[in-house]
Amino acid sequence: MIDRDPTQADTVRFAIESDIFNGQLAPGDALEEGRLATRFGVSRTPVREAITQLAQAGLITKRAHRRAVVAELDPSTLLELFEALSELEGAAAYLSTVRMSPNEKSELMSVHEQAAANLRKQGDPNDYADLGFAFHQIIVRGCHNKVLIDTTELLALRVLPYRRFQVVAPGRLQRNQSDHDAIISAIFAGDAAAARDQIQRHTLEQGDALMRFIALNKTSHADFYPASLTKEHSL
Amino acid sequence: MIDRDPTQADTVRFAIESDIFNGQLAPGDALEEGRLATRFGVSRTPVREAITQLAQAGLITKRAHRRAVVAELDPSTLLELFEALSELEGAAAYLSTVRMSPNEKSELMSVHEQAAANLRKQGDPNDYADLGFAFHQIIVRGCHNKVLIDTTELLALRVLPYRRFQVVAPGRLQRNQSDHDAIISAIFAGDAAAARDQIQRHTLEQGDALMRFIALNKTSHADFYPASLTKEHSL
DNA sequence: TTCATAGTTATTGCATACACTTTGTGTGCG
DNA sequence: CGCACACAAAGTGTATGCAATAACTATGAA
Repeated sequence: MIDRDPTQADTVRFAIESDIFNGQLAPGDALEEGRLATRFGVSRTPVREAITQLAQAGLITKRAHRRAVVAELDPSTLLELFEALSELEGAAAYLSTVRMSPNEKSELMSVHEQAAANLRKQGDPNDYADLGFAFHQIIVRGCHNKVLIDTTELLALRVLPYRRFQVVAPGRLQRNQSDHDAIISAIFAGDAAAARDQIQRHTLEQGDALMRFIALNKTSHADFYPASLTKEHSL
Repeated sequence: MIDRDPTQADTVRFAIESDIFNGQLAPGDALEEGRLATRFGVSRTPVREAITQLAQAGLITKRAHRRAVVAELDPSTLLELFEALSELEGAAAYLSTVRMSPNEKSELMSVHEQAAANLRKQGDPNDYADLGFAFHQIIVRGCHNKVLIDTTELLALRVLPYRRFQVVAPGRLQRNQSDHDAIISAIFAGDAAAARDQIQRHTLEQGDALMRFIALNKTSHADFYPASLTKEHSL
């Protein structure tokens, strides 16, 4: 679906995607075709196409004659998502251990060390989250299997609107970093099976932690997506 | 995307899907919106929507201003597809070994025995292929993780237009059946790790066999998709 | 008050129209 | 005879209009 001549539908789709990932559109928010059309200065047709694509990707929920809504993940679906994601990342890590180029490995190590430095200096947790995301991404892409990469990243995208909760959980960062330590050791030792097990367990625990956090703060996201962001900017 | 009130786009999408899986639309065939619209008695709008969805699912390739074509899988992509699929089916089998209900297990066994009977009696190979498909499907669905199931079945769907080649390969059926024997033994023994390894290796080999077969008969599918089917019925 | 309900408004699904891009064809030139 | 260019035909992307459906509002009953 990538093209050097992006159509208007593509433009709209990317814009909605970033809104979702930035949190300007929160899970449960309604996407109304007409308003989006006027907002982007196009007709409803390309907007509809963008929504159709996002719905197929699982980022948006859509039923006939009902307005489209940013996908809401109930706890059980979230659990399933992380379970599936852990298997996919595990498979990718297994393959990556063998297939990653020296450049990719050194880039992985670099990102990992940047994250360690951020942690030591008590840097911006958002930066640390970005580095963690990059860490996973490098491993996944290191498997050099486009189908597996795309499949994995699609699932990762679906939980992305919820991952913002993760950063603030206390003590998570150190735990995350030591998990990454174990993963990177396995990869550099060439122990593919260990790499698979480590990243799988790690991703499953990330999911668990996220779910616990959401369960504790089940105020329907209102605390994290203030009305000023969700309502005014969401059209 | 399932709905009790199917929209016209849904109807068209299902129709195109079956055409692809029946072989009436072969990989590489062009899908022209106008003709499809008149064929189904609707306007181009719902047809476009159906095509957009199928493109997002990977069954159709689409670039801006160029007509959509049924996805063609080059050998390397086919290999990647089977590699990813083998990991996903392996993960599902691992979970299914623990999670399948007694009913699901007995149904799995029933399908397996029907396949064995078909093989003994030299029954219709197409029936055998269907039973093999059901075998995999029962295992995948047995993991009770909707996300994982959907992800796995989507990849399985993408190779489906090519699986028809598989049946005719000589000696494949017996090999397939003994593979299934090993898989079902592991599942009934409760050995999840073995089930994962068995089905993963099995699926990888299926992919290899398919690729070898295609490589041997690389007459651009013409022998398998006669013009009478692809050209006349494809509009 | 809370809940249900009818009527109104708003929004979606689809059809149609049109501009722009691509594709197919033919004609002239080398 | 092959190739390039121009022209013609076809097809895609988008805008707009309309009917059908859902969402909203207000009104009345419990």
